[in-house]
Amino acid sequence: MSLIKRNIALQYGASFLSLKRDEILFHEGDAANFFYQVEEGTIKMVTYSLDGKEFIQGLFYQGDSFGEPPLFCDFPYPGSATTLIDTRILRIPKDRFFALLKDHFEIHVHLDRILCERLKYKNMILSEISFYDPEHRILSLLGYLKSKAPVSDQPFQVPLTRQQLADMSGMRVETVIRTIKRMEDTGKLQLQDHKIFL
Amino acid sequence: MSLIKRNIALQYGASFLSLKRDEILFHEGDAANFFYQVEEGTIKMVTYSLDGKEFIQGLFYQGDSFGEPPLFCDFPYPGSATTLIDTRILRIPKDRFFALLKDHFEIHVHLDRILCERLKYKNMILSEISFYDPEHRILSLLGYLKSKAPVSDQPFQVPLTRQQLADMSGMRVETVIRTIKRMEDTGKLQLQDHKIFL
DNA sequence: TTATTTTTATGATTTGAGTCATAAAAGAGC
DNA sequence: GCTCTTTTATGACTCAAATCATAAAAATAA
Repeated sequence: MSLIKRNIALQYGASFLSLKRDEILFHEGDAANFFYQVEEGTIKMVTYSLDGKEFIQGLFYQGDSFGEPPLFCDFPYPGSATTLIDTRILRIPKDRFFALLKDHFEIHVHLDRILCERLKYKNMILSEISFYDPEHRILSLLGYLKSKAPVSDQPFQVPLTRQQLADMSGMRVETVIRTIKRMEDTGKLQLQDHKIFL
Repeated sequence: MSLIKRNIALQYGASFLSLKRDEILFHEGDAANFFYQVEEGTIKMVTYSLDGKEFIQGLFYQGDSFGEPPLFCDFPYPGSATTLIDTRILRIPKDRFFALLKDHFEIHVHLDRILCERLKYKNMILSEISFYDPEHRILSLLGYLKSKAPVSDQPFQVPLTRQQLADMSGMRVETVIRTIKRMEDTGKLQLQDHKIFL
């Protein structure tokens, strides 16, 4: 369920944006003027290294909000947001968003919960990257992705490419490919025409 | 300045804890029942790997709050908190803390700012670990530490051991020691009887 | 003070992920 | 359908940080 419901959002000046696949919503360094929430589609938040490598700081799906930190703090966007598929965004101007928080304590607390979940995810990735080998890292990342997906008795199909898994866990794509192959051999996951299931 | 001032904290049932050096405040896996703020001293939040290696998720000094995520979310402490020196802690019971937030919108927003700053720090460390070499990583970490310290025209003395720098940036202590030596040679920092200045 | 622990230091060696090259398979666009 | 691009795949090689060993220096405790 989303942080801010449609009817409440509209009371506070929400508007909608439709973006095509691979469109950029904002760049690293831009000033933040809106609260954003995914109506439909997928948003990728990334930072780039000096030589152009990509690190995926987060993926945001239907109902997820994103890009809040620069609304609260005195810094510009620390990463760029682009769409992975055609995406519809709900946005609320910054000052109206704060009015909304002031009027709705339960939404404000829900936002805190979202920020704290995100912190927990970061801590998990950081621990993984600094402690463990590629297999452990990938297992933890896939486990996290599965835990976020709706519960199902069907095997969970990982909706990410190996490049994206690499960019989320600080490894190279070749390492991810090789490790996933080995994990299939040892039964830690299943492959069906190159798609990953667990 | 601290998130919650003493007189307001006392209105909401705050109490104080005095801990000696190297005492444990809570363990990974414990349930969270209090909001915590450092009155005086230093708290180290760490996670451990299966084979006992330590990752420092954060250091908290006078006025800093810490350990909030499990108050908002449905999970236990993801790390352990110990004192680095003799430390006095202010704590507020969970339910009273939420009452305080409800009554004080400006404190609630300030807390969001703290959480967002922490997210930004995590994103920085993640980018550094996955993109850059030891020298770049150490420079970024030291720059961050300096930026948090009170402004001064004196050179900033890094208040951490090389082991701690290693545990915050995902490297081994030998790598940090060697890299810092090389950085002194190239003038990127100064050493005075093994203490780091910049 | 002395003893013990922690921190800093340095060399030798290992290792496993990164890099580079190349190609097959799958997917997207026309 | 066919073409072009992206994704997956694999082998050969490199190299920088981890590991291991050992010791000096500094900090802390007794």
